[in-house]
Amino acid sequence: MSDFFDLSEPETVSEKPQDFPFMRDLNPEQRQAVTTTEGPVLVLSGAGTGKTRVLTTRIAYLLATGQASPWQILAVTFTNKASREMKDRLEQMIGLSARSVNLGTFHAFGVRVLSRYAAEAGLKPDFIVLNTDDQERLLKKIMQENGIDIKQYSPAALLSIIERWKDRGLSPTAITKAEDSPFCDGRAKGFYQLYQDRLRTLNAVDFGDLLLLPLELFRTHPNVLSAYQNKFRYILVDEYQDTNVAQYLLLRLLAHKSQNICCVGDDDQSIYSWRGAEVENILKFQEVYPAATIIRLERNYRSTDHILGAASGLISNNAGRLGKTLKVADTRDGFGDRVHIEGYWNGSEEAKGVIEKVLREQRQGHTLSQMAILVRTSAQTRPFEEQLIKEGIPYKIIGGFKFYKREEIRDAVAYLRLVLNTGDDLAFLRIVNKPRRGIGDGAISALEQAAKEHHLSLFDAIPWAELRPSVRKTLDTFTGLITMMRDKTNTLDPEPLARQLLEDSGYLNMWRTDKSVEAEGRLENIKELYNVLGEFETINAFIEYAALVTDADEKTDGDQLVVMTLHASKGLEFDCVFLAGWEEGLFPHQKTLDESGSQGLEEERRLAYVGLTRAKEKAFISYATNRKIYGQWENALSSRFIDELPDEHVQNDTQINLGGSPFWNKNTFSRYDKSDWVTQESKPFYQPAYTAPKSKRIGKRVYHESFGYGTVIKETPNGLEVHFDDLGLKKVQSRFLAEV
DNA sequence: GGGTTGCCCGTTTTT
DNA sequence: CGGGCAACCC
Repeated sequence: MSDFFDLSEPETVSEKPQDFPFMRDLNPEQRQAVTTTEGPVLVLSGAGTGKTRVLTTRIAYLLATGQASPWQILAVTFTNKASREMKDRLEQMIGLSARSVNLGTFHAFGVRVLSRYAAEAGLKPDFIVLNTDDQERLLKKIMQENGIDIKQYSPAALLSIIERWKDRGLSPTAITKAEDSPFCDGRAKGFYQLYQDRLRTLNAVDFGDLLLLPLELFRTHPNVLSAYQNKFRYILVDEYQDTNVAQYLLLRLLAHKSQNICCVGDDDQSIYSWRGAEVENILKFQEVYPAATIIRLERNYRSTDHILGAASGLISNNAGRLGKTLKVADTRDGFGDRVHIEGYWNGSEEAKGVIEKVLREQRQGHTLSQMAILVRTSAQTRPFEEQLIKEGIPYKIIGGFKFYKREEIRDAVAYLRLVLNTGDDLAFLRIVNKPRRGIGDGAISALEQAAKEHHLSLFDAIPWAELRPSVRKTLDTFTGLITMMRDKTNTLDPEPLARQLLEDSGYLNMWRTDKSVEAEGRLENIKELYNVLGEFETINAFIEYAALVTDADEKTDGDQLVVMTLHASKGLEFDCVFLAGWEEGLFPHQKTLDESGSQGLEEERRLAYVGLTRAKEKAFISYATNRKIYGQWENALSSRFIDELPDEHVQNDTQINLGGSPFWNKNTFSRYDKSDWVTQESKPFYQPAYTAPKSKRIGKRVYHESFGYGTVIKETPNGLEVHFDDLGLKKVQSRFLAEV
C-alpha cells in the first residue's frame, strides 16, 4: 500500500520528518506529539483536539522512520471500540502491517500475557474469564459458607471492595491495616483470600486479575518482565486519566527500560474514579518521569464556539485542574446555535419533546446516526425507547438491557464454555439442570463431594459420584452430548455447532414450550447469537470476545439514533447531541454527592463536560420537573450545571410555565439547599393530556428472516406484533424486521 | 425436585 | 413498579 515501509535505512526519513505524508494536516502541537518519540511524553489533549489522530500518526511515524517494527509497539486503550477504531485508522494509513502492532485494551493485553505465561502465573492456559455474574455468585457462596447474612452484607458490596483492592494492585497478602475494610466486621480481607483461592481452583480469573496477575508475574519473574521490556520499545496509552494504580504500575514496569512511553489524556474527562481510576496518575506524570515532555493540545476541531464556550464555562467550576483552555479551530465567532435548554413537566413529555427536535433536525438534513440522546442512568432510556417505538424511528440503545447479560445468552455461552472446557464448573452448574433434567441440590452436593475427593471438576467427577440410577442416567446422556460436541469442535464451525448443541440438549425446546411473553424474544436473541458466532472461526475466540465485550462496543447498523449513557459516549462525536435529565438528584446524581461529596460533584461536572463536548453543531439540554421513580412521582429542580453555563452561550426554549417566575433567562428559581425543598405530594401537580402520535408502523408490510413476510398489527414496548402470512401472529423485536 | 408466593430492594456510571 | 430470591408447599 504505502512504500515507506520498504525504506531500510531509517535515517533517510527521520532526518526530514516534515516529509512524512501524514504530517501535513497536523498543527504544530500535534506534530510535536508525533515526532517526540524518545523519552516519556504526556499529551494533555482536550476534547476534540485530535488525540486519536495523534496516536495513530505517531505509530505510523515510528514505523515509517524505521524506529520500530510493528510488533515492538504496544498501544493500549480502554474499550474495544477505541482499539478497533485505532486499528481501522491505522490500517487505512499504513496497510496490513497495522495488524502486527500490539494494539488492544488493557484487559486483552492481560489475557495475552497470562495465556503466554500461564504456568508462571499459576494458571492453566485455558483459564476462563469470569463475568460479574459469576463473581457475585462465588462471593455469595463464600459468604454464606462463612455464616454471613447476605441481606445484611451484599455480595455486590464485597465484590466492589475486592475490585478496588485489585485496582490498586493489592493481592490479599498485600493488604495492610490501613488498606483494610471494616466490611463484615473486618472479614473482607479473608474473603478476598478465599475468593482468590476459589478462582485458582476453578482455573478462572476475573477482570481485576487481568491486570493484577500480570503485575505479580512481572514482579516475581524478572526474566518475563525483561522479555516484555525488550519487546516493547514504544508504548502508547490512550485515555490515561482513566488508568488505575494497577495499570499505572504495569506501565511503569514495562516502560522502565526504554522510557519511551507516550500517554494521552485529559484530566477534565476523568469520569471513572468509582471504578478505581486515579486522576493522580496524570497529575503526577512529571514527578514519576522527570524527563517528561508535556504537550498541550488545545485547538478544538469539533465543536462550535457556543458549545465550547458553554463547556469551558461549566468545567471552570472545578478546582484542581491542569488547566487547558480550548480554542475553536473554526474562528467564525459566534457561529452556530447557542446551547438550547428546555424544561418539561415530566419524563415522558421530555422524551416526546426531545424526539420532536430530533425529527426537526432530521428534516434539516442531519441523519439519525449523526445524532445521539445522552442520559445519566440507563433507566432513563425507557421513556425514550417507548417514544421511538411509537414514532417508528430506528434506534439503538447502548447499555440498556445488555445482550451478553441476558439469561438465554449466558446460558448458551455456558453450554459452549462447557464443551470447550469440561473443567468449567461455573458453566456446568449454570446449565446442568437447564432445561430441567431432575438434577437438584442432592445430586449437586454428591458431585461436589466426589469432585473434592478425586480432585476433579464437577463434570469429570460424575462417574465417581454416588447417584440415584435415574440421575445417573440423565447425567450420562448429558455428558455424552457434551463429549460428542467437544469431539466436533475441530470439524464443525462455531455457529452450526451451537445450533446442534442447543437443539440436542433440549435447551431451545425449553423456551419453545415456555408460554411466557419473553420466551419468543429469547429465542430471537439466540438467533442473534448465532449471527455473532458466525463471525468467529473458533469457539475459543468467541468465548474470549464474549467475556470482554461490553455494550459500548455494539455497532449500530444503518441509520439509527443512539440512546446511551454519558459514560458510554466518551470518545464519540455527533452533529447534534441531546442531553436529557439535567435535574438535581439525577444529574448530579444524589448517590454520588452522598458518597463522594465535592469530589463526586466535580466528577459529575466532568461528565456534563464530556456530554457537551460530544456535540459538533448543536447541543440540546433538557430536564423534567416530575419523574416517576420506583413507581412513585418525584419532583426535582433543574440541575445546577444548567446555572453554571455562561449566559452568552445558552438559550432557553422552555415553552411552559414550570411553576417558577414566568420570566427567566435561565432557571432562576433553582435552589440547592435540600432543607429548602418544598415537599410536594407524590404526584405531578400538572399532567398534560396524553396524545399518542399515530403510529407509523401499524399496517406496514415487513420481512423477517425466519418467519417470512407479514403485516404489523400492534406495537408494544417489547416489540411488535406481526401477522405473518405463513405462520400467523407472532411477537418479534423490531430489529429483526425489515420494511418491504 | 419443582413450583408458587410474597417480600425486598433497586437506578449511578463499566473494563 | 418489577425482578430476584428465600421460604414454603406439593
